[in-house]
Amino acid sequence: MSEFEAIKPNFITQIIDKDLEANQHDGKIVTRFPPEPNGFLHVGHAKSICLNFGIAEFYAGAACNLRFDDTNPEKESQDFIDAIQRDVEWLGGKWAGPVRYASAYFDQIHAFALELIQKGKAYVCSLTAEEMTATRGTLKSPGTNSPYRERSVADNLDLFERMRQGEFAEGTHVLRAKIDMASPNINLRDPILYRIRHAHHHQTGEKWCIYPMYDFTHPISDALEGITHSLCTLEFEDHRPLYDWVLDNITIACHPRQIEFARLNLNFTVTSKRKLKQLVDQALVDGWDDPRMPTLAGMRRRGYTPRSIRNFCNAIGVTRSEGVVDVAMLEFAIREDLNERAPRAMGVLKPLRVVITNYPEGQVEQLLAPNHPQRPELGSREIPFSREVFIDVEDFREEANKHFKRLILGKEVRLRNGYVIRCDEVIKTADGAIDHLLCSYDPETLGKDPEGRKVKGVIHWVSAVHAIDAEVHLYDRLFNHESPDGNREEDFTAHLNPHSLCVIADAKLEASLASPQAELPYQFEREGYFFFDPVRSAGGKPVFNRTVTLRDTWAKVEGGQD
RNA sequence: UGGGGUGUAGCCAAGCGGUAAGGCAGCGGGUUUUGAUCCCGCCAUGCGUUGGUUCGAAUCCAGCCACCCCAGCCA
Repeated sequence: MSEFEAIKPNFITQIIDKDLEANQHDGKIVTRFPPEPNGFLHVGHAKSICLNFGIAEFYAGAACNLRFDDTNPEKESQDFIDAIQRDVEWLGGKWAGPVRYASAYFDQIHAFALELIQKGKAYVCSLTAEEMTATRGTLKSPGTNSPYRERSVADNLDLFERMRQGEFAEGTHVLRAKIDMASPNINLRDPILYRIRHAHHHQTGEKWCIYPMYDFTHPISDALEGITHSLCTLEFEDHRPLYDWVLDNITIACHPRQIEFARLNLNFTVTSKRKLKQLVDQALVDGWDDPRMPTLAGMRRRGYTPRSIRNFCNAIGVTRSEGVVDVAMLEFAIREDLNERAPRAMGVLKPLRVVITNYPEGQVEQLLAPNHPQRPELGSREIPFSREVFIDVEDFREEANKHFKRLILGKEVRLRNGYVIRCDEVIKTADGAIDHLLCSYDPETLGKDPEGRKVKGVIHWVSAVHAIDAEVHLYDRLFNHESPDGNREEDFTAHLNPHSLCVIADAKLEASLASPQAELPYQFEREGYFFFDPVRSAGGKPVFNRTVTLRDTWAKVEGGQD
């Protein structure tokens, strides 16, 4: 069964449709998702994954490769490779054949470098990094030729071989393409193809001490894999002439077409691997998979479903115009999915004890509660009702106007899936704080409305003796600024939301949640969607992460009145 | 007088010369034992701007404006 929903047509699928019509690739379409294993994948990558793997699933006979673009060993690691692979799989990406590595092509890439040298199209340059910057020119003025530009083929071959043998220190020599130092496109001013790095590589070990640059590696890797459409983000647009130059100047049959699309920007969010890494490294969050992080691992732990993320990606579309997507769209996607699939349960976050004075002491009744109001096929469960229950502090007021549809002193409210109760008395502590409530219930109201009066309020509750203790983590947006990294003058961490995590240590949940099914999202009625966190729950009380609140129009109304 | 891009509602986005889809958000109403869900309605005489071509322009042409990307031995 296909994991991906039919991809919404976009300018790239239009190009593919045309190519297919013109029989450009024998009816075969091959894309690839090429992450560098130097961090975790985030929502921005989800857009690319949905695009590339979505195309592979949508077109008959199409395929998508997963390839690690691992040409910078010092910043990469096997841990990241494992995490990325897990996340792609979780999102539903099914790659064709084995996992690929650009590093597996190092021999061939090296051979192509030799070919360029032999053709006089690449040379070893021995300028220092500073000199190279100085001779590159500026955005508005041309660069100047390197004094090493006219080295003989024999010298270049010799020098490049000695680079490979490890004879030189890092930074002393590089291999450069000989293109045009006066090109208005800076990427064409004799770009570096290979640099020396005496570093251990997570895949190739000590085999190499020269590593190819992205601009040289990528087109070759694509071509070797028979990629037809190489999709990347807009910032690589200026690199396309170089991508084409490489393939036009080496002996290789395949020439994939690079197409650029706009990357995802989300408000109140940071989607830059570098910045996410900073949050992790400075311990401003609890690792790459902190539920507040926009990483796929964090979102998974928070309770986001793969399907909701895919729906979100489909909703935002794929274009060349860069905008900022409202995070409300992401929240809509997860609510939409969870509303449909999450079993309902009751959990009281801020418990207030209620004694039902006319209910017999010691008596327990099992009330039947449907697991989903719109889906009877999900069944029902028994929830115990007894003389003492907990309701939420927020659901009681000594006095309130008619807009407050909850429990008020002297008034009635329905306990969800149970009886109607009336608050008769408020018992307070010596310092005036509410300690508990004395209420009475109407035994005639189970499953039916009371006679002669209307009770419009419904609140959730749990039986005091049967409730289980749990820890609940309420998450709010990580940043309290719409565009946390929008100002170059200030550090984005200045906009971190100090209340992004609120730990509730003493929540009371209905007994059925004592052994929650891992991976199963729940809706705590009237509160939101919650996801059991096995990592944090280990050994102690169960911990539930709030994925997202329910849509709350009351909060808006009430907030507006203050 | 560097090069490359992008401008359709608060946000995302269809539109491909024939008279502005859809979604999110918002607003109004209905159903409801979740202030949820669901349902109904409203929300661009207007497509960055100014001209031009045309019977007809968001779509074609020209100028202008705004914003984004590029000077890593990162990807």
